[in-house]
Amino acid sequence: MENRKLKTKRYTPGFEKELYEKWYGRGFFQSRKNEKKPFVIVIPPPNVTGSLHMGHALNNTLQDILVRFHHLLGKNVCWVPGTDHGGIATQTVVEKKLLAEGKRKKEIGRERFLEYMIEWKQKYGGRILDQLKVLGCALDWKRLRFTMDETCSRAVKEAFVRLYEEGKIYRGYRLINYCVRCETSLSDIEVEYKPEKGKLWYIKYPLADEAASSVVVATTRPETMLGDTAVAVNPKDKRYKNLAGKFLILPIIGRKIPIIYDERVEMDFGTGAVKVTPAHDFTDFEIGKTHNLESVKVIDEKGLMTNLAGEEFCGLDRFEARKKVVRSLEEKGLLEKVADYEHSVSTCYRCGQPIEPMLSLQWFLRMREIARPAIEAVKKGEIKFYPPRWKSAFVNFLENIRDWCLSRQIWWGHRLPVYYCEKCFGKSAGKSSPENQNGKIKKGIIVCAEKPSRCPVCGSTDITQENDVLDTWFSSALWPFEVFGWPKEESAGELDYYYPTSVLVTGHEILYLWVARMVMMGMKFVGKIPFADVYIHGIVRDSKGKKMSKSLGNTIDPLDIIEKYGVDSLRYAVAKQAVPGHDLLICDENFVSARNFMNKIWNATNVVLKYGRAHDVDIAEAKSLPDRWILGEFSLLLEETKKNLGKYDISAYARSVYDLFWGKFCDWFLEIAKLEESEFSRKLLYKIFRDILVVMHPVIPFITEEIYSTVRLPGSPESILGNPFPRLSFADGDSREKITEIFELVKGVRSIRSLAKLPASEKVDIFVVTDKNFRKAIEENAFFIKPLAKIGKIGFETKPSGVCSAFATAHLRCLVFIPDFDALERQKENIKKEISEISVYVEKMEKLLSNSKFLANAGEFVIEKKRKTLSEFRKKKDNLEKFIASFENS
RNA sequence: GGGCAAUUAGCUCAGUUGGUGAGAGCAUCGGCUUUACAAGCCGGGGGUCGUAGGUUCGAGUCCUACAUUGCCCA
Repeated sequence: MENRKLKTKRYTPGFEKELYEKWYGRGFFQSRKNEKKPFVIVIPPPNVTGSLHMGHALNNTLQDILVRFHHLLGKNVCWVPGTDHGGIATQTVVEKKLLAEGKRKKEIGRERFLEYMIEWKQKYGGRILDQLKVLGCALDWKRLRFTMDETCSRAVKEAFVRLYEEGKIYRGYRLINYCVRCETSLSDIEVEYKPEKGKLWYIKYPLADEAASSVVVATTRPETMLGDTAVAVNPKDKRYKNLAGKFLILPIIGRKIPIIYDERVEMDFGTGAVKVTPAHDFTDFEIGKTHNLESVKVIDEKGLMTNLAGEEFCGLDRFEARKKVVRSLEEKGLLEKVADYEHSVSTCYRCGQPIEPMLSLQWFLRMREIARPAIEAVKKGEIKFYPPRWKSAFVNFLENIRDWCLSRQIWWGHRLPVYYCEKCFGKSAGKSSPENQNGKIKKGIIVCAEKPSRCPVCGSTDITQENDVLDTWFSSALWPFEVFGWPKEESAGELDYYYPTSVLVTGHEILYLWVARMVMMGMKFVGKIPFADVYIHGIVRDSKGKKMSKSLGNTIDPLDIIEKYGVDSLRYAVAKQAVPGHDLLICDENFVSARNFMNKIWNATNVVLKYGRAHDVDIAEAKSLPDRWILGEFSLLLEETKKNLGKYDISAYARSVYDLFWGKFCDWFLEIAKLEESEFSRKLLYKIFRDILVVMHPVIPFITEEIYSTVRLPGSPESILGNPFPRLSFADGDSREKITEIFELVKGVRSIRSLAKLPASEKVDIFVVTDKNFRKAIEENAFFIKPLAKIGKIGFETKPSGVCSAFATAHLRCLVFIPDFDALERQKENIKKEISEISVYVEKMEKLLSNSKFLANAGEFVIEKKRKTLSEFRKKKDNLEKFIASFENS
């Protein structure tokens, strides 16, 4: 027996950091282009402001499982780490911090502010990366990227210039979504709709010619009436047929506005007559275009009323103005009624504040054409979704895609590579006028990667760069290829080798914001899809199914969990919950249960070590039933693991290793091993244990490595990661059937013992009636059957006298001699109950097998299987009946 | 308003192309200081598979409607 032991009696985490450093130091995570097939993942770059939350823990655990699994399979694995500059979110964080120090962004100026930002990023931007190391992520740190570093900036500029030169990017005066809190425009998919219990105000607009009569319009936003330039009704609406050509007087403002007819007006909204505010509503903007209406901007970028809203309201906050407008209308007797009204309000996905649709000069990317190849790729199945149901949503999004508002009025990000020649620009049009609506007027606009020294048209040096920065997602869209050096020519080799990547792992929240855009940009610039598979995992929720959020106070901090239970427990718990297509409901019990599993593995190690370590065994020599059985089970596990991880069913993988390790290896094989004396079996015990460690390694890398370092043989790979994924193909149905029956025998005896409340020390004798095959199997394996079931003698031929209870299986009948009459009675009842249950089933089965339609329609395999099951059930029933009969007779 | 998903034991979930006494873990109850493990071991109880129809020799699995919940889009 060996003296080798683990350092602690219990699973006691604390060894992780050292192991990570070892892996890193040995370069296990580093990938270089070679002849092998690569397996590539680019990390969804976390925001630099971020610190590890459960979502990250899940997302990165799943990726790490895949990465380590493919590493074991012998692929050239490359997992690229990085962080995202996270425009608005990051700027807000730093802005708040500065504000706490009494510094205002606008006062200190753009340059100084950016210095603060960079300083802040240097200081805290690496936090999340360190946390990924704690989590165990096998990332190739030499490839670390930041979306605003040199290579990424170059890619962003290149992409922007190319798109501009192709006419895909244009500047336009459009209605866009504007967040007055973040003080920037947003793209249409950065807007979230939230239901809100609001009001519907019914306002009278007097007719211009006949002040006594009026048209009543209903609105949820009375403050915008100050910018109305028409009232619209549906041409089919009979109620308003007689108003054609008439004008109304806009209350408060006194502007004369026309009544127009437009099919886009919903007749059943309010009174059927709606106010039209082209500058502050998307539908109204469209209607305004059709009818050549003026756009009157009454709310500015800070959410305050403009001078066009009238002196009385100018400078008021939009919600204050609402109150004042309503009061004013009331005073004038123009407010007909107010009703409760539930509607959805568009809000900013970053800060949750109501969005202000705003007429504004912005830069846009034409999407239709760019989306087309992406649609094709998905439809053809070149890109697969797991679970597949996301495919149709994805295609639907791309097919209805609208132009992308690229510019943001913030400072942190990639400043647009757009320059204005003040001289030329001045000639064409004023900056704030609605020039360039069709993207055709380019005078004075210079788009190039580096700032030009003089205007190529007039030679002026009076050149200024566009103030706006690009939407953060624009740079994220280039992520899968910019990390491999695009567009630099000398990187072509790497790009060719690593791109397309193998799989993208992410949650569905950013399917459109990010995934879709990567696909479009990848196809646009590299001409190939960026990844073959998109694995969409669930969202981490609390035990009641609520999304975790700081405001609800139901968050779980992964670092706390790591502290308390160890990082492997955290990883195992989330992996086990990661059922495809389901969100993850996580609570403390999940971690406790995972930790217990870690402890089980830890403790089992000591038993294995007790029986020594041995070099590989030749499985062809496996003779004993338990050996052949565990080989078969392990072989199945290997097959299942490959199958499950191949289809990103991480949960099934996690559960199957648990079942095998605990339910089969520990509960049976290890217990048998303790009683085993064959040298081959001892060697096999070690081999199977070591191989299971390898199979479990992807999900629980630290504990498996720690144990491996203790159990490994001299001359074997130093790290568990240096081992190949076990290869074994072993199937022996006969052993499986026999050992299953033997386990039934053990469990049957245990059950009767338990019912009879026998003390553990008291052995029972049993009498078994079975055929010679099973008898042989029982005799050969009595060395473990007896101790595991606390059996004294096993008789086969002469039935001993005495009181007995009994049970039966398909192949055997077993009498258990016990001193307790009550138990016997209980058992008799159980058996009678079981007989009647089986009878019902047997009858059903007999009926089925005599049903000609079944015999005609069902497959041969099914019929054969049924026949076999029926005969087994008949035998079992027969065995049980024989027992009852023998009991009644004795 | 349009679409998608889910609904199986108290909880979280498995359940292969329809093929049959309905599965696991956790929780619960009873027993056990069993020399790896009480973070454990052994045993037990617990389910008209959301509801109502339909297809089929056969439905947890397929179809239809409805209900509830969640999500996406508008």
